[in-house]
Amino acid sequence: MAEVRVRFAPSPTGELHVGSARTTLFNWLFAKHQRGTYILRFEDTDTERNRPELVEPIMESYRWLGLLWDEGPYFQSQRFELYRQHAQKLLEQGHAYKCYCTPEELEARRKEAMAAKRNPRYDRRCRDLTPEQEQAFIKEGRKPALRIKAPSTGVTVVDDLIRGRVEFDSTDLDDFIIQRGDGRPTYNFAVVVDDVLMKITHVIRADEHLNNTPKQILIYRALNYPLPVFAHVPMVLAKDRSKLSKRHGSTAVSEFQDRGILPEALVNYLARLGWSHGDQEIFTIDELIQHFALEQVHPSAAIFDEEKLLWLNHHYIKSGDPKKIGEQVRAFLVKRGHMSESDAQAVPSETLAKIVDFFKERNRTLVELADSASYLLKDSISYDPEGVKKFLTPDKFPLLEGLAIAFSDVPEFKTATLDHVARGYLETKGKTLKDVAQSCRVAITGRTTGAGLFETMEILGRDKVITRLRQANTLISQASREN
RNA sequence: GGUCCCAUAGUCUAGCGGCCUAGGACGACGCUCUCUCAAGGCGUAAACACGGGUUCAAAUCCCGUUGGGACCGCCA
Repeated sequence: MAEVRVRFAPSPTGELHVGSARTTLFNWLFAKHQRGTYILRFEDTDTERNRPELVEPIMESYRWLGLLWDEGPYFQSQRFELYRQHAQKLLEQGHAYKCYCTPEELEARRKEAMAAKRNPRYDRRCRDLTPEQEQAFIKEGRKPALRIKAPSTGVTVVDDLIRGRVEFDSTDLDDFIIQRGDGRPTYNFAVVVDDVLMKITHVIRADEHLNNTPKQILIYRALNYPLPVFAHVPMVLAKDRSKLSKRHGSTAVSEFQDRGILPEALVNYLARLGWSHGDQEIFTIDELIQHFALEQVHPSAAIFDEEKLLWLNHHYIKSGDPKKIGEQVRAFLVKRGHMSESDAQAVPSETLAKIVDFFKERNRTLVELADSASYLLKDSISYDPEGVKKFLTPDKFPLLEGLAIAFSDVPEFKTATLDHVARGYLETKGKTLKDVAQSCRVAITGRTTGAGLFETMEILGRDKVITRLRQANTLISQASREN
């Protein structure tokens, strides 16, 4: 069997949309599963999009996700000569013809047709021009575009791996343009020429292209090339079932990266969106490669569910290597404004790993982890005003002070010891841990939520704990003076 | 207006004619554990869009209706 070759062909927009990322993932998994080749190609025939700053972020997101390409990236903007040659061939063989209508004229006719609720199709008026008519147009200085001759009878069948057999009535096909007046190819033409030249065996792309497929098949036929296998994957929609766009929140892969999502979580989530393997939810990359099959892709559109993504992210934070995750937290310490670049670099990896291990049960993203880490690492902390108001009340003053004293001479500052000493002290006052735990927590962390109190103390260390317990007392007296 | 695609709980899905009084997961809710918040454990609610066929038998096959979506550019 011939080698499987697939490609993904994004338009350079400056960012990688999660929908594109998923389609790419399906291509990539299919290629890996088949031990084939995955090719990256940028569709930038539109010169507006032919800019490096629009391309690089996309490749960066691919690298982050681990979706590396085996070949490319190719740029259509560098292949215009190839398309011109093929268009010329079609012209010579009578599969295409010159059209002298101007874009303005066409636009006017299209609008008119739409207004009259007629089909906005090209009327083929240039298909059989006499030499005299053509000469007249040339004299006017019109630059001809090239149109393909579409058949007026029969059906075009798309055999789709996900949709099954889809029929299109050929009478609906337009004599669409394959080469613009300035010699640049149009999308549908460049795609086919490239797919042919790059020996693409399976075209796996978004659903929105299904309607383009009969047009492309027309070009394959005119060029006399065999068809690839087509597979149109369903779209990813927003909560309101419309196309997932900016107004729905995060859409770019880089935004998820910035929000502290792990690449393995996003990959796992995207893979499971529209595809399934029995009841399995968690997949390693190797498992995805092993089990992925286009036949198992669910044909209906799927809604992007952030909650489930977060759940998966949490899973990978809990089950991952704390040291590796800790290293990723380091960058967020700076991004979140908790510390300077150099201070963040100075934190030992062991400390970060310990912190990750400590908070992984309750933090779902790297951002949350970084925020948690900040109050353990920094000397000064900020206090949650609600927590202060509720728990740092004057009646707690003697207890916190008493604990500070009790803690100052424990032999070793360890969880079990602290627990024992604290409970012992509270008993002498006729109190329980419950009476003071939350006040203590606000005093030493500034927050009302967090990990185990004594574990937190152990990590903070004697100095910070005692200092903060006493600082809390000044907070209390300030508050009572204000009242 | 035309063409095409899609249709199981709020969401992702299993199901490919009998195993379905429809399974799993996220989310929601409740209980439990507990120094808080989580995590964990246990449990509850929640779906085959509708109408016709085909068949001994339909979530599963066919047709229609409704609803959603995509495309109809000298954009990609």
